[in-house]
Amino acid sequence: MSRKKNFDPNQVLIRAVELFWKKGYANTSLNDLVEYLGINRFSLYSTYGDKKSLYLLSLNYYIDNYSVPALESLSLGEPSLSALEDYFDYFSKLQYKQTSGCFVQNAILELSLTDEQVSLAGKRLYSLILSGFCHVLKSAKEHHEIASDEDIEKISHFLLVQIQGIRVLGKAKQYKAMEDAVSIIGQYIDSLKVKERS
Amino acid sequence: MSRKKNFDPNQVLIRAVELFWKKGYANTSLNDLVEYLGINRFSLYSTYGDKKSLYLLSLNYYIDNYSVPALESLSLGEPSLSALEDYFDYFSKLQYKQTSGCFVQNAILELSLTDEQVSLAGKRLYSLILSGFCHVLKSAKEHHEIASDEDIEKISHFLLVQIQGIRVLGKAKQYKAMEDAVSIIGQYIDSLKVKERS
DNA sequence: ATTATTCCTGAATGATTGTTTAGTTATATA
DNA sequence: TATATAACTAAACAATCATTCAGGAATAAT
Repeated sequence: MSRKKNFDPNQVLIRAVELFWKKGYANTSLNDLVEYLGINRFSLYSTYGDKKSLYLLSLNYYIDNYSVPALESLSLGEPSLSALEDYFDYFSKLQYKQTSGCFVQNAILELSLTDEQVSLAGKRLYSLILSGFCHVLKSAKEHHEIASDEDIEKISHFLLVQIQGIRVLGKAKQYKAMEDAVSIIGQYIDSLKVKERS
Repeated sequence: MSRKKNFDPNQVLIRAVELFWKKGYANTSLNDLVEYLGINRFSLYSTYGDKKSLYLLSLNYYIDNYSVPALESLSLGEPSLSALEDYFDYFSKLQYKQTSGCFVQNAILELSLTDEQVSLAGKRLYSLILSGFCHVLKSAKEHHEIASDEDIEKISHFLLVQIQGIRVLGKAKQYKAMEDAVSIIGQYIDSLKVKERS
């Protein structure tokens, strides 16, 4: 019936994620986008809407395709506490490669005061992360790896702060501080384990 | 010899801090600045240089006049561990009022990848914070409040991550998560104390 | 009072911003 | 093959961007 697009909207959206992630919203111009995405301005508007729409699409794509997969090992099956330690080790190593930090964190700091949609995306990611943490801790409690009176929600909140702090220091290239922190977080997680009777 | 300025450059700089802190660099236009500072465009340029110069002046003014005073109780005299707990309590409460988060953290996430001066300002603040933490821990060690084999630098790095994480969640209005984290940080600090013999 | 210096005002600069329009090209169906 | 539909291209839009200019006003020293 009609002409086909000469580009894959999904592939181009990934490029938009990369650019907004690296440069932020205000500092990414439409010229930047047109150049980096490799499509025409009009195609951009007709496919994704205006700049803010494309940004929000990118942000949510990031959550679904970058953040969520990293949480999988926490969310599936009946993980033990070591899954948590692995997750933090994974994250601290990730900071060396992902020099742009966390897209969602960048977005919250830049726009959450003025854009409700950004604020909502942030809340969505935090819920997903907390679910992952809670799932591990619940599983650990059921297997008597941690004490039955531990406050799972509270610990998860604490761990969420760790993730956010690590990503900030990663972006600031404070790698030593970051790794020292991860080491102590590991100690903390260990300290949750019930002592075996000898 | 010449005409006097009819504004106080220091007072106006404080206004610039407020605006850049709240809106970020890219999203603050010169029109915004002229309006909010209450001085003419030309006066702005002749007094502070261009937009980026004013931003950097604002950022460093913030460090010296907002961050440093908050660290005083950690840096003076021979503080005990309770000074650390007070500091974190103070910070968690601050998030309800300072809805713009930490100006330096905002700056790092927005500009550290492209602006060396911003990166340096970040490093300067982190050094100041770490000095404060180390000073408290060293004092606590000398008073045998904590064990002599505790790694003071490592603990300070861990605490720096806490501050960064708290400020992110504060800006995201995740107050419950933030306060739960502060509670566990308090437990952690307590756990450093050497047990009294009974 | 005169002069030299600096500041203030308001307009204008050219460049860049996000967005849209008009005209052309390609494709799927009839 | 003809037609309807939608995507393509390139140019243009008004608005806003950061920065600067020219001319008048105020101040301190002579």
